[in-house]
Amino acid sequence: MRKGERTRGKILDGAWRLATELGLEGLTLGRLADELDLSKSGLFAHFASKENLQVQILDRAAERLAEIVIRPALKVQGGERRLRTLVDRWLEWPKRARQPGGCIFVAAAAELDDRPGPARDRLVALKREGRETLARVVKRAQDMGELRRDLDPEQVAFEIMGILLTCHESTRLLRDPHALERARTAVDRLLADARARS
Amino acid sequence: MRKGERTRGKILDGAWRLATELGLEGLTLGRLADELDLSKSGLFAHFASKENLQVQILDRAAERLAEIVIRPALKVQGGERRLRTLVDRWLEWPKRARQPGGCIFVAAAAELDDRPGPARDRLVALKREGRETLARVVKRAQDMGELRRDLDPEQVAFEIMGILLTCHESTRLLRDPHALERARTAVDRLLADARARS
DNA sequence: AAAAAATACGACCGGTCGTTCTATTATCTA
DNA sequence: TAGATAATAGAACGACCGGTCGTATTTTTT
Repeated sequence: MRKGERTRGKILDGAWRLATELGLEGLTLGRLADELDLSKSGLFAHFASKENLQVQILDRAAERLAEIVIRPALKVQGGERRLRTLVDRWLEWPKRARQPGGCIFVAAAAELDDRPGPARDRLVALKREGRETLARVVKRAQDMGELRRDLDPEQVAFEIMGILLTCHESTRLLRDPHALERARTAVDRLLADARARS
Repeated sequence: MRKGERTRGKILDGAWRLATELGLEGLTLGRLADELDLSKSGLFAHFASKENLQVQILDRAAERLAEIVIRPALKVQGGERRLRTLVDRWLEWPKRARQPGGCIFVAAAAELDDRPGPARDRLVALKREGRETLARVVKRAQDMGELRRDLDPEQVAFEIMGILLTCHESTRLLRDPHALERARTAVDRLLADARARS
């Protein structure tokens, strides 16, 4: 009862880390068990199936994203400042959450976009949530009169996601050391354009 | 000699298509052989290793991208018009090239960013090429006086890649029917901002 | 038409995959 | 502390993995 919860947590953390490197599908139970000094069957007993493990990994990562990125940003007062904080933290989140293989949601998106199933469904739901959060923060800045009223918040969220994605690819695949800088420049430009002329 | 080349081409086409759905790693020789009505060993004989097959798939896809996206755009006169054509074609390229699982370069980027090897190296080279092409077309529009001189072409290329990526994710994962529209809006805004004030 | 070369096949290798079952050990509760 | 329960290990499963090899068949060249 108690011990089980603890090891289950450790398994999820290890699985999450490994899944950022190998993907949700590339992650294998044997390898994970080795890495955690557990038997494959002992590990497996905590999850009904590998598919279920994948879903739980996504949930665990989403919880951490909320802790590290979303909630701290939502504490910031001010419309544009809150948005900036949100995006900044989101840009840094692969590092802050110590995901050695980069953001798991990026990896999972490419992996699952053609594989129907519970894992894909959960990922889609989480991604939608993320975009809605972004859009809501944009809308709030609008309502506070800091951003132009004629903007479509969802369009802005769409474009911000683009910056996050290209930054991730530049960092992880191209190993571009200036990716974060470029991303911030892009955000600057986007916000400058979105700012209400006073 | 002659026949070998033909079947090798058919294998690559099938492998490319399948790899867009399953990933370069998820693609298996057995499944591919079944799909092509070939024996696994007969298929394998055309490639020294699976790794080599992956590299050749990437090359084949890059050739098609050049055919379908790059070269037609480079025929267009005018600075901004050429850039627009390039981006428009790039946005549509997963469909035009009949990649049932979406752009293979997007899938491969997430899959290979943590797997050193020849496939990763080739992918990085091709991605760099793509960005350079984008940047070059931007620079040309600058030199023609159509876009602002103080723009960094590589920064613009970085941001355009972001639009391509978020569009891809919106289409393939979120099944958003308005993704292409949103992407075009984003490009509009980016170009409006980049245009030289006359 | 015969010889040479290229191509494809089928059987098989050692390994690993996710999963199941049973047995044993550790933990928690009364 | 005894008994119930939860947690883990170990062995085994059928399926499939990438890859090898010898052989049969087809294609090309002579």
